[in-house]
Amino acid sequence: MGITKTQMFTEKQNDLAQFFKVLGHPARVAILQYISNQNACICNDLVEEIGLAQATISQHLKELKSIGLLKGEVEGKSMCYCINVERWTTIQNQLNLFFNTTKSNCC
Amino acid sequence: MGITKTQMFTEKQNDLAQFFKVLGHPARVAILQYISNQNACICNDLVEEIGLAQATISQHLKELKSIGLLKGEVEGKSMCYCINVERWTTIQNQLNLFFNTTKSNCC
DNA sequence: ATATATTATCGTAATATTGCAATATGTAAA
DNA sequence: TTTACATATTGCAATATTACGATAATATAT
Repeated sequence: MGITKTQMFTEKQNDLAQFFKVLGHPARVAILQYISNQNACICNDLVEEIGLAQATISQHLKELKSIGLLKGEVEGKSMCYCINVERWTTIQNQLNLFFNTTKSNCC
Repeated sequence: MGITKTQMFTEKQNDLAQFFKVLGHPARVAILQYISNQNACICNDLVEEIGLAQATISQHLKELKSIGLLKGEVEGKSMCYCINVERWTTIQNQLNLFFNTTKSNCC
C-alpha cells in the first residue's frame, strides 16, 4: 500500500497531522529558523546557508507555503519569503489545543 | 535520492523534526486522542476504533513509543498503552520554544 | 532585444512510509 | 501442556518523500 487512509479520520485530525508533517523535516525547521533571524530572505541565501540544491530548497519552501506558514513577495529579481505571523500563531494555538486536550487518564 | 540529509542539520533541528514527523500522521493523532479519552487502553480496542489492521496499529504505536510519548505495561493478556505525561509536557514545551523563538522580522 | 540573475517546475532515481496478511511471540486459562 | 487470545514482527506491494540536474519562467539591467 503506502497510501494514508485519510478518509478514516476527521478533517481536524487530518489538518493537525498535516501541520505536524510539514514541520517534520529538519530542512524545513532550519529554513524557518534562518528566515526568522533575517530581516529579509531570498531563496538564494538559503541554498548557501542550508546546503541543499536550489531545486530542493524551492520544494521545501513550497510545502511551507502549502499550509500558509510562509508568504512570498517578489522583491526585484528575487523573492522575499516571510513567515506569516498570523498563520504561525493560529497553528501554534491549534497544536497547543491538541496537546492540552489530549491528556492521560490512564495507569 | 530520497534520503534525508540529517548530517547537515543540528541535533536539535533533527530532534524537533522527528517529534513533528511522528505526530504527522492522522492515525497517530487519532490514537493519542483515543487513549486520552480512556481510563485504560489496549491495542485491540484501537483496531476497532481506528479501523486499521492490527499490524498497522501496532506499527504506529511503536513509532509513538520511539519518541517516548507512549509507555506500555503488560496487563494480563493485553497491553496497557498510556501517554507518558512527563514526556508529553517536555515535547510540548520544546515545540513551543521553537514557535516562540522563531518569529518574523521580515517584510 | 539580449544578457544576467533568481526562483519554479519537470523528470528521474533512491529511499521512506503506509498498510496488510501471515506468522511468531507472549500470557492466561482450561 | 494445550488452547485461546492479544500484541509484535516479518515480508511484501503500493505510494510518498527527498534530492538533484536540466530546463523553464520571470524580472532587472545593459
